[in-house]
Amino acid sequence: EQVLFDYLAKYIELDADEKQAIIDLNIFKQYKKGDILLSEGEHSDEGYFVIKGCIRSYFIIDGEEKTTAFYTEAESLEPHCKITKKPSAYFISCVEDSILIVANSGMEETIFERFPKFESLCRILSEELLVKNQTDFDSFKTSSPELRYMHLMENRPDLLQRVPQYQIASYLGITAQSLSRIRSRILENKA
Amino acid sequence: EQVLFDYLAKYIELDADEKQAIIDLNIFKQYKKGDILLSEGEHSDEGYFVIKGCIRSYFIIDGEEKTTAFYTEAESLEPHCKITKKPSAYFISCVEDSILIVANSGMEETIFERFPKFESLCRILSEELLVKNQTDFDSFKTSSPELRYMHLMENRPDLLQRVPQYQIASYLGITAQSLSRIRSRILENKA
DNA sequence: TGCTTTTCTTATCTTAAGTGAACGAAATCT
DNA sequence: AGATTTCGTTCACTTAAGATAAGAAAAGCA
Repeated sequence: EQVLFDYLAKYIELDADEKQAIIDLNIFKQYKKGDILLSEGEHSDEGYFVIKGCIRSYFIIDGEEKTTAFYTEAESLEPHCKITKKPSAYFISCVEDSILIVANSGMEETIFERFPKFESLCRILSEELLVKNQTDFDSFKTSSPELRYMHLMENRPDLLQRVPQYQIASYLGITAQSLSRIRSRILENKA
Repeated sequence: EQVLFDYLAKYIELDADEKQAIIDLNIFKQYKKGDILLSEGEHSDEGYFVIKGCIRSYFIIDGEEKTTAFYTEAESLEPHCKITKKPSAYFISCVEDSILIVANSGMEETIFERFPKFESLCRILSEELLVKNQTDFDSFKTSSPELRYMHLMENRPDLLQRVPQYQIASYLGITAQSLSRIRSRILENKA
């Protein structure tokens, strides 16, 4: 799909040869809402890039789902177990029907060897992701649950439409009941 | 210093030539406790690697310091403004007298060009840092303040000795008073 | 369409965090 | 050493989040 190349075009220029190499390698896969891509305890060396749809990572702690991240169009998820080679501590599943690119480490190395500039690209992407993640973490730490929710309304309003609220709640580090109260509090204050 | 090469040795092998190139480039700098390395609003393209000591990043929000991260021996800090080229949103200062390596983007590029494997190293380091940061974030989100403090006692007990408690408190996303209560609660329950 | 499951809200009660203030202890300065 | 600033604890009070339970609303399924 074009989504991938549009995304990459922001960082590097690809010639037809390089594009073809990616197309030859990558597998576009379709999943249904609720499909589980990775379970706790599993090993995997697959990474995901979302072409269309939404996936999330979550823990199950004391029998409760704790959602920690959402990934939507043109975002990528490298499971920790792919980097650390240890069993996964969490689950990954589809929030919606989704089309993903699924790539494993072997494919990456092939690409890195043939086109070294991909490694450079990956370093830059990785650094940017790190900055984004740290910024999000900083903001989380320095905000109350209510502010975190308002921040989410401003920055990722689409998520509030696409994702069940109990998943948003744990993403904000609170219970579903608390989020419901926060929402009604905000509505009151508007009126 | 040896700290740097010991650290790098975990990832790649360096020959004498490469080590010399680093020594020629890098500047070991000494700072005093309380010295400010970067202020909010400033531009900077310097990154820091801690040889000895401890530095922290913090925001000032409504006149209050909010510490978001600590960096001790063999940890490195790439300020966001170095990546994004925007003015810094936060401060960086020394918690203790410290010896740091201070490197700017120009030095990195020189090294990357001469020794491509450094770029590969940086990609790997960056990915590992990303995993670590995400893991910490996940743990933060899914824990109560009290659990977060106990987690810190287990994982970075040195910080509790080296760093004032009011800085630890905001690092845990709570007030100094709350942390004080948590500490006395834990002491009670032990007895 | 009617039934079932999932999701969201509301209510009550308990617990803990935020706020503002005061005080003592510790560290720093000269 | 004495003065001063910084840091940690405690207290009283307010506010909001967690827990548990129950019910309404919405979504999915037969």
